[in-house]
Amino acid sequence: MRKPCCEKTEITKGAWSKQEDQKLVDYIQKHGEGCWNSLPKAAGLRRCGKSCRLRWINYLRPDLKRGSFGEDEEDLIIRLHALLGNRWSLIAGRLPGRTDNEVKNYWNSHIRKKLVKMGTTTTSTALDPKKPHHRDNKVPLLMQPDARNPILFRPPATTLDQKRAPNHDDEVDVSDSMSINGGNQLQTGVIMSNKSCCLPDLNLDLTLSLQLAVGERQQSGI
DNA sequence: AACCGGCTCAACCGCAGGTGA
DNA sequence: CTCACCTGCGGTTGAGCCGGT
Repeated sequence: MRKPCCEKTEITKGAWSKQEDQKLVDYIQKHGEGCWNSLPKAAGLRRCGKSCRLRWINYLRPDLKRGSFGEDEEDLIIRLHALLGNRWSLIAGRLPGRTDNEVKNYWNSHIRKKLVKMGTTTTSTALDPKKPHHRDNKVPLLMQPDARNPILFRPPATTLDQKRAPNHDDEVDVSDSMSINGGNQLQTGVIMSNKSCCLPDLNLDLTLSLQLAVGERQQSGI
Protein backbone atom coordinates (compact mmCIF):
# COMPACT_ATOMS: atom_id res chain seq x y z
CA MET A 1 0.00 0.00 0.00
CA ARG A 2 1.27 3.35 -1.02
CA LYS A 3 1.23 6.06 1.56
CA PRO A 4 0.06 9.48 0.54
CA CYS A 5 2.98 11.61 -0.47
CA CYS A 6 2.39 13.93 2.42
CA GLU A 7 0.27 14.43 5.47
CA LYS A 8 -2.69 16.27 4.04
CA THR A 9 -3.59 17.99 7.30
CA GLU A 10 -0.40 19.97 7.70
CA ILE A 11 0.05 20.85 4.09
CA THR A 12 -0.58 24.23 2.57
CA LYS A 13 -2.08 24.15 -0.89
CA GLY A 14 -2.71 26.67 -3.60
CA ALA A 15 -0.70 29.64 -4.68
CA TRP A 16 2.73 30.18 -3.21
CA SER A 17 3.46 33.28 -1.17
CA LYS A 18 6.60 35.35 -1.63
CA GLN A 19 7.87 34.17 1.73
CA GLU A 20 7.48 30.56 0.73
CA ASP A 21 9.25 31.21 -2.55
CA GLN A 22 12.07 32.88 -0.73
CA LYS A 23 12.44 30.01 1.70
CA LEU A 24 12.56 27.53 -1.12
CA VAL A 25 15.06 29.53 -3.14
CA ASP A 26 17.27 30.11 -0.13
CA TYR A 27 17.25 26.47 0.75
CA ILE A 28 18.05 25.27 -2.74
CA GLN A 29 20.79 27.84 -3.15
CA LYS A 30 22.36 26.54 0.02
CA HIS A 31 21.80 22.84 -0.38
CA GLY A 32 21.05 22.28 -4.01
CA GLU A 33 18.17 20.38 -5.59
CA GLY A 34 17.17 16.91 -4.59
CA CYS A 35 15.67 15.10 -1.61
CA TRP A 36 12.37 16.77 -2.31
CA ASN A 37 10.64 14.65 0.24
CA SER A 38 12.65 15.98 3.12
CA LEU A 39 13.15 19.44 1.71
CA PRO A 40 9.93 21.05 3.00
CA LYS A 41 10.70 20.18 6.59
CA ALA A 42 14.31 21.22 6.28
CA ALA A 43 13.38 24.46 4.58
CA GLY A 44 10.59 25.21 7.01
CA LEU A 45 7.84 24.95 4.44
CA ARG A 46 4.41 23.48 4.96
CA ARG A 47 4.28 22.06 1.48
CA CYS A 48 4.74 18.60 0.15
CA GLY A 49 7.96 17.78 -1.63
CA LYS A 50 6.22 17.40 -4.92
CA SER A 51 4.82 20.86 -4.67
CA CYS A 52 8.24 22.29 -3.85
CA ARG A 53 9.81 20.52 -6.77
CA LEU A 54 7.15 21.78 -9.13
CA ARG A 55 7.42 25.32 -7.84
CA TRP A 56 11.16 25.31 -8.27
CA ILE A 57 11.20 23.71 -11.70
CA ASN A 58 8.33 25.63 -13.18
CA TYR A 59 8.75 29.00 -11.61
CA LEU A 60 11.76 29.68 -9.43
CA ARG A 61 14.65 28.19 -11.33
CA PRO A 62 17.03 31.00 -12.26
CA ASP A 63 17.59 29.74 -15.80
CA LEU A 64 13.95 30.02 -16.79
CA LYS A 65 13.30 32.11 -19.82
CA ARG A 66 9.66 33.04 -19.24
CA GLY A 67 7.75 35.31 -21.55
CA SER A 68 5.95 34.28 -24.69
CA PHE A 69 7.24 31.71 -27.10
CA GLY A 70 8.98 32.83 -30.24
CA GLU A 71 8.14 31.57 -33.70
CA ASP A 72 11.23 29.44 -33.72
CA GLU A 73 10.31 27.85 -30.44
CA GLU A 74 6.77 27.23 -31.57
CA ASP A 75 7.98 25.61 -34.71
CA LEU A 76 10.35 23.43 -32.81
CA ILE A 77 7.58 22.36 -30.46
CA ILE A 78 5.39 21.38 -33.38
CA ARG A 79 8.14 19.33 -34.89
CA LEU A 80 9.14 17.68 -31.68
CA HIS A 81 5.54 16.95 -30.86
CA ALA A 82 5.15 15.29 -34.21
CA LEU A 83 8.11 13.18 -33.34
CA LEU A 84 7.54 12.50 -29.68
CA GLY A 85 3.87 13.03 -28.98
CA ASN A 86 2.98 14.36 -25.57
CA ARG A 87 6.40 13.81 -24.12
CA TRP A 88 6.49 17.29 -22.75
CA SER A 89 9.54 16.89 -20.63
CA LEU A 90 11.52 15.70 -23.60
CA ILE A 91 10.26 18.52 -25.74
CA ALA A 92 11.03 21.01 -23.01
CA GLY A 93 14.49 19.55 -22.76
CA ARG A 94 15.10 20.78 -26.28
CA LEU A 95 13.97 24.27 -25.40
CA PRO A 96 16.44 25.96 -23.11
CA GLY A 97 14.76 27.85 -20.32
CA ARG A 98 11.36 26.29 -20.90
CA THR A 99 9.59 23.84 -18.66
CA ASP A 100 7.43 20.89 -19.56
CA ASN A 101 4.47 22.60 -17.94
CA GLU A 102 5.03 25.71 -20.00
CA VAL A 103 5.35 23.76 -23.21
CA LYS A 104 2.29 21.70 -22.39
CA ASN A 105 0.25 24.78 -21.61
CA TYR A 106 1.43 26.50 -24.73
CA TRP A 107 0.59 23.52 -26.83
CA ASN A 108 -2.87 23.17 -25.38
CA SER A 109 -3.74 26.83 -25.49
CA HIS A 110 -2.09 27.94 -28.72
CA ILE A 111 -0.67 25.38 -31.02
CA ARG A 112 -3.29 22.70 -30.76
CA LYS A 113 -6.03 25.18 -31.55
CA LYS A 114 -4.03 26.54 -34.41
CA LEU A 115 -3.58 23.12 -35.89
CA VAL A 116 -7.19 22.18 -35.35
CA LYS A 117 -8.27 25.39 -36.98
CA MET A 118 -6.15 24.53 -39.96
CA GLY A 119 -7.77 21.17 -40.02
CA THR A 120 -4.41 19.57 -40.04
CA THR A 121 -2.31 17.52 -37.78
CA THR A 122 1.25 17.99 -36.94
CA THR A 123 3.90 17.55 -39.57
CA SER A 124 3.83 13.82 -39.23
CA THR A 125 0.07 13.37 -39.44
CA ALA A 126 0.63 10.62 -36.94
CA LEU A 127 -0.97 12.43 -34.07
CA ASP A 128 -4.31 14.06 -33.80
CA PRO A 129 -3.98 17.48 -32.20
CA LYS A 130 -7.57 17.30 -31.05
CA LYS A 131 -6.99 14.31 -28.87
CA PRO A 132 -4.79 14.07 -25.89
CA HIS A 133 -2.17 11.41 -26.25
CA HIS A 134 -2.48 9.11 -23.36
CA ARG A 135 0.31 7.10 -21.94
CA ASP A 136 -0.89 4.07 -23.76
CA ASN A 137 -0.39 6.01 -26.88
CA LYS A 138 3.29 6.12 -26.34
CA VAL A 139 5.94 6.94 -28.78
CA PRO A 140 7.06 3.73 -30.37
CA LEU A 141 9.84 2.08 -28.48
CA LEU A 142 12.35 2.87 -31.14
CA MET A 143 11.69 6.52 -30.67
CA GLN A 144 12.12 6.56 -26.96
CA PRO A 145 15.05 8.44 -25.53
CA ASP A 146 16.41 5.43 -23.88
CA ALA A 147 19.95 4.36 -23.28
CA ARG A 148 19.36 1.43 -25.60
CA ASN A 149 17.86 3.64 -28.20
CA PRO A 150 20.12 4.99 -30.87
CA ILE A 151 17.94 8.05 -31.07
CA LEU A 152 18.90 9.73 -27.91
CA PHE A 153 17.76 12.82 -26.21
CA ARG A 154 19.42 14.73 -23.47
CA PRO A 155 17.07 14.57 -20.52
CA PRO A 156 15.70 17.83 -19.28
CA ALA A 157 18.23 19.66 -17.23
CA THR A 158 16.64 18.96 -13.91
CA THR A 159 17.72 16.68 -11.18
CA LEU A 160 18.20 13.97 -13.73
CA ASP A 161 21.48 15.57 -14.57
CA GLN A 162 22.55 15.39 -11.00
CA LYS A 163 21.37 11.91 -10.38
CA ARG A 164 22.57 10.34 -13.55
CA ALA A 165 25.54 12.44 -14.37
CA PRO A 166 28.06 9.72 -13.66
CA ASN A 167 26.44 7.39 -16.09
CA HIS A 168 27.84 8.24 -19.44
CA ASP A 169 26.40 5.23 -21.14
CA ASP A 170 23.50 7.34 -22.16
CA GLU A 171 25.65 10.18 -23.27
CA VAL A 172 23.97 12.04 -26.02
CA ASP A 173 25.49 13.03 -29.25
CA VAL A 174 24.69 16.67 -29.37
CA SER A 175 27.10 17.44 -32.08
CA ASP A 176 24.36 18.30 -34.44
CA SER A 177 22.47 21.35 -33.52
CA MET A 178 19.70 23.51 -34.73
CA SER A 179 20.52 27.03 -35.56
CA ILE A 180 17.89 29.44 -34.41
CA ASN A 181 17.72 32.82 -36.03
CA GLY A 182 21.34 32.51 -36.84
CA GLY A 183 22.19 32.89 -33.22
CA ASN A 184 21.07 30.55 -30.51
CA GLN A 185 21.93 26.96 -30.88
CA LEU A 186 19.45 24.34 -29.90
CA GLN A 187 20.90 20.95 -29.46
CA THR A 188 18.63 18.33 -30.78
CA GLY A 189 20.57 15.32 -29.71
CA VAL A 190 19.32 13.33 -32.63
CA ILE A 191 21.81 11.02 -34.14
CA MET A 192 21.50 11.59 -37.81
CA SER A 193 22.63 8.24 -39.01
CA ASN A 194 19.72 6.53 -37.34
CA LYS A 195 17.01 9.02 -37.68
CA SER A 196 15.52 7.62 -40.80
CA CYS A 197 15.62 4.00 -39.80
CA CYS A 198 12.38 4.03 -37.95
CA LEU A 199 8.93 5.36 -38.69
CA PRO A 200 9.73 6.46 -42.18
CA ASP A 201 6.50 8.43 -42.35
CA LEU A 202 7.75 10.80 -39.73
CA ASN A 203 9.88 13.70 -40.60
CA LEU A 204 12.71 13.12 -38.22
CA ASP A 205 14.96 15.76 -39.53
CA LEU A 206 15.20 17.91 -36.46
CA THR A 207 18.41 19.31 -37.72
CA LEU A 208 16.74 21.54 -40.22
CA SER A 209 17.60 25.11 -39.82
CA LEU A 210 14.88 27.17 -38.32
CA GLN A 211 14.76 29.32 -41.37
CA LEU A 212 13.85 26.33 -43.42
CA ALA A 213 11.38 25.23 -40.82
CA VAL A 214 9.72 28.61 -40.69
CA GLY A 215 9.66 28.69 -44.45
CA GLU A 216 7.86 25.40 -44.57
CA ARG A 217 5.43 26.60 -42.01
CA GLN A 218 4.63 29.70 -43.95
CA GLN A 219 4.08 27.55 -46.96
CA SER A 220 1.59 25.45 -45.11
CA GLY A 221 -0.07 28.53 -43.73
CA ILE A 222 0.49 28.04 -40.04
C1' DA B 1 -20.53 49.55 -14.97
C1' DA B 2 -21.80 44.88 -14.86
C1' DC B 3 -21.88 40.53 -16.67
C1' DC B 4 -20.23 36.72 -19.24
C1' DG B 5 -17.44 33.60 -21.73
C1' DG B 6 -12.95 32.36 -23.20
C1' DC B 7 -8.16 32.10 -22.20
C1' DT B 8 -3.92 31.51 -19.54
C1' DC B 9 -1.07 29.39 -16.45
C1' DA B 10 0.20 27.86 -11.81
C1' DA B 11 -0.73 24.11 -9.18
C1' DC B 12 -2.63 19.62 -8.01
C1' DC B 13 -3.46 14.64 -8.70
C1' DG B 14 -2.59 10.04 -9.82
C1' DC B 15 0.24 6.87 -12.04
C1' DA B 16 4.52 4.64 -13.47
C1' DG B 17 9.35 3.76 -13.32
C1' DG B 18 13.60 3.54 -10.76
C1' DT B 19 16.02 2.21 -6.77
C1' DG B 20 17.52 0.49 -2.48
C1' DA B 21 16.65 -2.38 1.56
C1' DC C 1 12.68 -11.45 -5.79
C1' DT C 2 9.60 -8.41 -3.46
C1' DC C 3 8.16 -4.37 -1.48
C1' DA C 4 8.09 0.34 -0.12
C1' DC C 5 9.61 4.73 -1.05
C1' DC C 6 10.98 8.58 -3.99
C1' DT C 7 10.89 11.10 -8.09
C1' DG C 8 9.27 12.52 -12.50
C1' DC C 9 5.72 12.84 -15.87
C1' DG C 10 1.38 13.86 -18.15
C1' DG C 11 -3.46 15.05 -17.55
C1' DT C 12 -6.57 18.00 -15.37
C1' DT C 13 -8.35 21.75 -12.63
C1' DG C 14 -9.50 26.25 -11.12
C1' DA C 15 -8.48 31.09 -10.01
C1' DG C 16 -7.60 35.20 -12.12
C1' DC C 17 -7.40 38.04 -16.14
C1' DC C 18 -9.17 40.09 -20.31
C1' DG C 19 -12.00 41.37 -24.06
C1' DG C 20 -16.61 41.63 -25.88
C1' DT C 21 -21.39 42.81 -25.23
